[in-house]
Amino acid sequence: MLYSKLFPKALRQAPKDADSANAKYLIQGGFIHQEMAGVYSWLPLGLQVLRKVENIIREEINALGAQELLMPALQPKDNWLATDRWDGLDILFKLNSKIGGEIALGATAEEIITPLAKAYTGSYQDFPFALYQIQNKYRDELRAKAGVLRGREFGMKDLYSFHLDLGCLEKYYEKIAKTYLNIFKRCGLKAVRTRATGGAFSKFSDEFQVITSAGEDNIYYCSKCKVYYNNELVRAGKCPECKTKLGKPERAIEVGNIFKLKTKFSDAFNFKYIDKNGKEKPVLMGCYGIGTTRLVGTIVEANHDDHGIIWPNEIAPYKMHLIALFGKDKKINQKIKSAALAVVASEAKQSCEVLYDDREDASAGEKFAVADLLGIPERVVISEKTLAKNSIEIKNRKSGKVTMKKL
RNA sequence: CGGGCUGUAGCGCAGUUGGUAGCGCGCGUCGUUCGGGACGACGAGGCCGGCGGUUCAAGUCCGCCCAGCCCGACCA
Repeated sequence: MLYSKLFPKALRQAPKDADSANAKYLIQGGFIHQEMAGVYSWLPLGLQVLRKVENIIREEINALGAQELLMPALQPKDNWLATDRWDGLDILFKLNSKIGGEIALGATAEEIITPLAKAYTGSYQDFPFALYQIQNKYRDELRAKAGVLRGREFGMKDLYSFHLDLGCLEKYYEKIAKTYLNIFKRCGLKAVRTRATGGAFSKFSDEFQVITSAGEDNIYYCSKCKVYYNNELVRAGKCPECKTKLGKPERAIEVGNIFKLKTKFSDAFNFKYIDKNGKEKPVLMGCYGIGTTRLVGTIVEANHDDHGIIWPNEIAPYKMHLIALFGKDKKINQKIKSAALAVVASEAKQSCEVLYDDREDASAGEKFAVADLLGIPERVVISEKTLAKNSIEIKNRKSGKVTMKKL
């Protein structure tokens, strides 16, 4: 990709309203553009990052045998009435249709997937199975905040599993928990499994929290149980299970949450299977979410410095940020240009994605500042200086380490 | 949803006792620069968030509304 053609260019100044690191750098770098409170466009650079996150999730979830589908954001009111969430879920967006009636804008997808799964299954032989999608969700939050960390329209991977018995559900639940930790690790994050309230479904649910000062949740570690607990469970500074006195809380961002729904939704939609003996039994469900857009924001919160973003390798929009520094000697400039194009070509052969800052009118300082802001892991400079040594200069964004490499 | 703050050029901001709008960056042209956001000259760019009111006259005063940000509450 030629930087001269990239839409849009990085902003020189960060927007004033952006005070969280993710909003500041993602907007300034031209990754996202705010349209209204909690609603963002994902610009080409940002979409590259988002797609990488999504694809890591796809790889990991597909490996568990779940199948991807795509459900609508427009959802029938009746389904939400069936679960008492039409009036019960305060953040639900409700739309009026010109042909009459009301429609829910999907805040989540249990109301679609449960009747959908029911429509195509019946025998115990169909189970267990799992379906997921990566789709935008809509929640009418009273207060969107912190850039992409809490939006009203946001990306989410939502996975639903269907089981014959509790043991099978619990086994799958643990498999997902393990996979989640792996997903976050690949995203360059250290996430910790954290016990949280289970809502109406079970005693606990599990959250995946990334400890960072930008977090809006407080979590506590119980050194006796070796478990993190969400603030909402902790009463009077004591571990909710073993009652050990807990230390200071840590700020964390919730990037995933998994629930054993059990029969909460299958009951609402009368979703049953026929067992070996021809008897009807309720299907047990689990649901498992990862906020994809929030994950991108969290990665920025956890990986930046005063100059900009430091993308983890697997997430970076490009692997290499190539900078050509031109001087006034036209012959040398020509050499620099062809050397740069040769690097782009040879990297392409190894399917290494390069962002090439080919601008001839931008100063060295400007190009360096943009490179730091965009946070691509490897910065490569070709200039008169490096060509004199028949080399290129490679600087690691994270470590700052500079090395020379022969052309 | 309660409390606070803010809306003026693409971005960041100034605008005095009311007199019809300015700066920096960015953008365009030309020239000089060329390893950490270079410099000069000229130039383009405005529904001063919206509606209503007061006034000879409103970016400025008054009222209502809308939007954005922050704190809190909320977050199956």
